[in-house]
Amino acid sequence: MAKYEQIADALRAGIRAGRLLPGERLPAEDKLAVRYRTSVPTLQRALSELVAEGLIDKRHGVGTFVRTPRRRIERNNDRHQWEKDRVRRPKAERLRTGSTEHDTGLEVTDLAFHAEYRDATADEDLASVFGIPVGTRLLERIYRTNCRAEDAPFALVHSYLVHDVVAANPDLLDAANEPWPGGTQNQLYTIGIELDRVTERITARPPTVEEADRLGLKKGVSVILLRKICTDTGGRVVEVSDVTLAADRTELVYTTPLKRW
Amino acid sequence: MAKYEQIADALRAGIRAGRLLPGERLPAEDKLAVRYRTSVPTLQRALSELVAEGLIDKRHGVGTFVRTPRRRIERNNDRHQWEKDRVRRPKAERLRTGSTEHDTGLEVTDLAFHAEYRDATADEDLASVFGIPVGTRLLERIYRTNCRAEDAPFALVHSYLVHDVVAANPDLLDAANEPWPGGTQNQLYTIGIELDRVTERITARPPTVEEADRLGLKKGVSVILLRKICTDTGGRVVEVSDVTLAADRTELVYTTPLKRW
DNA sequence: GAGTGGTCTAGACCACTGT
DNA sequence: CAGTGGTCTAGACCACTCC
Repeated sequence: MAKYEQIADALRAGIRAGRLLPGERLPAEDKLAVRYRTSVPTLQRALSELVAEGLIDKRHGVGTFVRTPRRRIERNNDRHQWEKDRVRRPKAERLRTGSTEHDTGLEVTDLAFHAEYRDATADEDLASVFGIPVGTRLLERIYRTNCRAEDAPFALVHSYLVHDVVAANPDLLDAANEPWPGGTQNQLYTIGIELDRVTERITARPPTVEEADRLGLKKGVSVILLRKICTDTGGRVVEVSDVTLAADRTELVYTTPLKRW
Repeated sequence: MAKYEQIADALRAGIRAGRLLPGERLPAEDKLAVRYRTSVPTLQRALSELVAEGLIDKRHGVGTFVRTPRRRIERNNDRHQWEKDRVRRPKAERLRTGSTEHDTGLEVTDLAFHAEYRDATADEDLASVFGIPVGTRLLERIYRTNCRAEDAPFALVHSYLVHDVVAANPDLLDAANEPWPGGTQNQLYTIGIELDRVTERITARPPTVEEADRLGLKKGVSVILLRKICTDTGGRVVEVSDVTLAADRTELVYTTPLKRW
């Protein structure tokens, strides 16, 4: 086995066994290099393995630390029914909370919100999900949700609607109306659409550089990709959202009820 | 910006723009080092960034290649109802398929299966999920599911049952009875347990070395961690499963039906 | 054996952080 | 300013794959 792997193993074992505690600082690289009788670049290679695994963080000019696990925010699938129930409530009530607060238990005032609307056209992928021709005009909405206490958003959302469908209510075409009290389901309600079901497709991978940047991800953190597909009571796909989530801050929860015997 | 980052950016841009196609081989490292007027270690550093992002694969003695995306297997949450419906079917029918086939569209004969039973005790985590005292005796069952055509399993499963509950049917304590026709829900049925709902908690992270090893993961592939919690009609948690999935081969699909207005 | 990536060195110099 | 990590070099030698 390579020397850098042996060193990585030794340090990893120390972390797992609790000999190195979360938040604890490791000795400086040159000290570790001496201890393990190797050169600094080789020792750095060992550390970079642990960084990629998400076990340690390096802070330039400061030191290397055992990573502290982050608190995860739950995103529960009962949010969809909750959102639907809320759609026909009085506006004052809808104003009070959004579904992010429902999920996170945070207050409205803890959250910052940003929305941007764009004209787009359906590529092959979106066209097949919506069941529309490639090139169909879409409304693309880009959201970010921030926790005010934190620097980085915990979700990046690209939501797509068929432009000609939502144009029935011009208010829906204007980003200035965001955040819309009651969310997307309420927006759809204003044009007579009722949702029948929400399908979510989930996968994960390492972040791209852009994602790492925008979500403020350290090395060794994955992203969860969630595609949410909303189907109305007529069986038509009315909204598709691509959500990028920081995996170290998110836990998705799905409850599947079963019919009784 | 660091030189290795510039080189990584240039190569990444080439891959994204399709100038470098999936499966295509990159020039040798020494050639690339010359092209980018840098040393081999620096060029390697650039490549290692792309490896960590899952964009390229290095094959020792062969070359460096643009990674080809893998086909993902869907794991749909209707599997739970499907499994429940099957529980009370005749054994001959239950024998024919398992839920993995239901998900993947593969035949029984394409799948290899391994199960191992162990005695275990509830740690704090499991105890709180089951709602039992720490130290309670559990039956731990370890499964792997392989596609015969492939070398590596696509799922590692650790399933936990309360020992004294399942001991009512001694057949359930013996790994030799695996694979059990009709799966866990049928096993529970033999001791009078009917499931009411299945809750799944999902997150993701880079694999540990052991996980990468057992799932045959290349660098730059994440794992999805899924904890499945089965609750019976009495509101008691009867099974907890921790599933580790290769994120490049898996897509989880959840459909949440909504009540009509 | 030719060509590829894998590992390692010893040292230089830079950039950042906190005192 | 001292101490930390970040980058880069030029080259050596090893290990693997394929012809």
